[in-house]
Amino acid sequence: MYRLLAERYPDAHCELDFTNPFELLVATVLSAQTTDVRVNLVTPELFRRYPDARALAGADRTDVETIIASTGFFRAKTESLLKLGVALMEQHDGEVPGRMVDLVKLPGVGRKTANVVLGNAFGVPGITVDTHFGRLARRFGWTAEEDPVKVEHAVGALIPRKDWTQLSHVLVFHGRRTCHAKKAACGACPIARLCPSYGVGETDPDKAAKLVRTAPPR
DNA sequence: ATCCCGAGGG
DNA sequence: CCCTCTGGAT
Repeated sequence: MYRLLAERYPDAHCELDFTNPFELLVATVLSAQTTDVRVNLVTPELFRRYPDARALAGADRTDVETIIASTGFFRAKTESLLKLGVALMEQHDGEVPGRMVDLVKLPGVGRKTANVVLGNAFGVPGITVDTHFGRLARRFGWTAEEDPVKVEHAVGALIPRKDWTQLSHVLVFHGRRTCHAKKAACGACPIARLCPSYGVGETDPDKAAKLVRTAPPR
């Protein structure tokens, strides 16, 4: 299944173009519930003013809010970023840690954000159940929303470890271009013939989950 | 109207 | 499990 998806979206990649762990981490925190295009619009100014954890820890709240306003959730994100700067200084001497256990302890950083940083800044293969992944899982009758980590591991076992980071990008592209939240473009879907939801004619993942009872992947 | 590569809190 | 936080594109 992964091969079919990967062939369909050969240009899948991380659209947050940062190799610097600090910048990638901050940009990823900002990317929640927005498009990466919008994040890329505010990051130049943000990093000019706050190039590292130390600067971010001492940042002016209102300035940060103004800069990132267009990415949405700006108060919550600003709060996270200021705390993030402080936590990085206190816990890691201003450096971004390269391990999941450390990353998820940081304020505003969950498994999703941590995996983006691990995969694209540290070269550590990561696989995470994000909204696209969860949606895809529901279409197959899997229980992503009940136990995301279990599904994460189960699907991870199907994919060569070296491809995990790329897999997450492929899934995002698939979700954005084809497997939409409410009405999926099943006619253009490369894995439609494998999808139980397509079989029962349901393009809404939540309705599909009720109609479809498939064993989780192993 | 609906959605966006989410996280924290109740 | 639920809710909230937010703006912009389609």
